[in-house]
Amino acid sequence: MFAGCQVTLRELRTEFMSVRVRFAPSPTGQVHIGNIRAAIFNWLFARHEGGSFLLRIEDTDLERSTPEAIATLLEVMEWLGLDFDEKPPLYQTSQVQKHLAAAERLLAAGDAYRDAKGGGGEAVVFRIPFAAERIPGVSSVGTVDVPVHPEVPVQVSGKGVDYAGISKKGTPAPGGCCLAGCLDLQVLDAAEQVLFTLAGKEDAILRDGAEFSVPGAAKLRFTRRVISYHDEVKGDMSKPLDSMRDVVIVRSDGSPVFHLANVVDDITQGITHIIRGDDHVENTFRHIMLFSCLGAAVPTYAHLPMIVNAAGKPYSKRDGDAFVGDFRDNGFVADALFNYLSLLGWSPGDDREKMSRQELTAAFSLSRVLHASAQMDIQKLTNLNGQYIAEMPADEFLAVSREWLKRYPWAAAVSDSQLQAVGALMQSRVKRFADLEQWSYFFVDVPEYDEKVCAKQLKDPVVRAALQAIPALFAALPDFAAAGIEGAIQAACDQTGLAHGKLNQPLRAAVTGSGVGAGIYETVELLGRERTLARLKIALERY
RNA sequence: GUCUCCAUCGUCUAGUGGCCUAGGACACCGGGUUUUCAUCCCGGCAACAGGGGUUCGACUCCCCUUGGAGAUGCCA
Repeated sequence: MFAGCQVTLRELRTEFMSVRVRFAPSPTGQVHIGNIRAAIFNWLFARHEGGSFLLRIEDTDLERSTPEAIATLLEVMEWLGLDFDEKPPLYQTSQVQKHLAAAERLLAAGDAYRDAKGGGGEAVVFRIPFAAERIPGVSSVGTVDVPVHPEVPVQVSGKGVDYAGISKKGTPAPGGCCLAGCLDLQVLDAAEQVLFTLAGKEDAILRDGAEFSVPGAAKLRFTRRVISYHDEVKGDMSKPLDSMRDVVIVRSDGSPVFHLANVVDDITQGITHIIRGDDHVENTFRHIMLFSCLGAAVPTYAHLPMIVNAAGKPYSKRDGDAFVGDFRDNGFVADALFNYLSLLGWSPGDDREKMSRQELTAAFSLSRVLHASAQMDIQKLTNLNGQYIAEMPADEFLAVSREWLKRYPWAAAVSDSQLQAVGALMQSRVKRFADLEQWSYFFVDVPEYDEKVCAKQLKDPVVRAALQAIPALFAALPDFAAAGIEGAIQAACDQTGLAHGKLNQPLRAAVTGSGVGAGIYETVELLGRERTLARLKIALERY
């Protein structure tokens, strides 16, 4: 009677359990653009689903995980508006006992073993389960033959099967897999004679540590099993077990390895969806097994494509300009960066690009995330940033500007009214707040003169004559306002036979030192009569 | 080497077999508005990596090639 009512575990989960996602950075002092994009997608997904966005600080690298580094991380997240639920965040170092207990449990269940292969003491190694069928997603796909190089003996032990494959040149190429990868292994020679059969020897190998060395083999024959899962962005993914090896989960110094810590913490935090970078896809197969062996439900995975630099390579720690803090320090607006980053590897499906957080949240879906890596385009970001700045209410723009100007000594004494006047003239011209550096000519006594611009604009003798006429004309102005200033400048042109407007750029060069800026009449008004005349004098002497 | 992915203008992307003469955005190049610059408006340049299939029909599906990335750690 319930036919047609079947639901998968995943559907059940999305149906009845609220979504819980996490951002799990290791605090290294600087937050990488690729990392924060992962955080943004997690945040967007959680907010879209009405679920929880958790923060876990993977601070197990004691050398790099300083309090300052953690503070930087928190600060950057706050700046971008990535508010997380369930404070305080989970610090991974506080979970070590839990990680170790999990390793003990795996050991007790026979899903892990100790191995002294490296230096020091014994490490704990997770064994890809022999009875892999108990892991969701594992299936057999048929018998395969793997050629091996006859000069190198095939080694079979509890740690797996080691053999040499055959390279294109015919030389031995190192190969090997976990024991579970080739459950019913047979080792054959060139004449198809069976040299070794794994069946029946499992106990001896696993329990008693028996090891076998089979020389003269030509091929391995076994039933291939693959582990598959559905990735919310990449689709169906699978990997043969015989391409996997057992994985170290506790180092010989007793510290838990990433794979263990990560999975245990995800279980602890009740994570339902793991949304992370592409570079973790391979780990996923192993993590799924860990979840299962630890008796936990496997979460839903979604792997995001990477953000790459102009050379097409993933940003490395050396790409200094890819840190979130650097974007802030260059005058990018948090909302603009957030907006831009959300559009890297994702789009709403229509032509919208400038989107508010509400719009992004409403439109976000993992199924629209792209599969290919994306290259960051600073020019497009800058353009978007300019749009955000242009649309800022004037008082907000002034508040941010005021804050930004603190870094320039020449802006120390700027009054609110001055700032307001300059802001009104300049807001539409600002792409990044770093551009405010060019506002200095409004406030200093003598501007920095652009040699080329000034030399060019102040060369013509007629122009110079007209500029010489300006002081007297300005002096005659009853009030020093844009309209009157314009009239005076035109009068200077008339006196010297210059067409109206031809004096504007030379005057700009002389009083601002620059070739670009807001309207010159308004600029001169702002500068005031005295400063304008003083600069005019200096410029004419200098050029 | 092996494994896992990926591939549309320079860049970000739309495109789920006929709406594609492939759309939008940034950048770039023209033109207009403006006293310069910016804004704004109009226009232009520019892409389905290559080769095979499947199909009446392929950017879309399949295969191969090429190119790229990641993984293959007692890093995370």
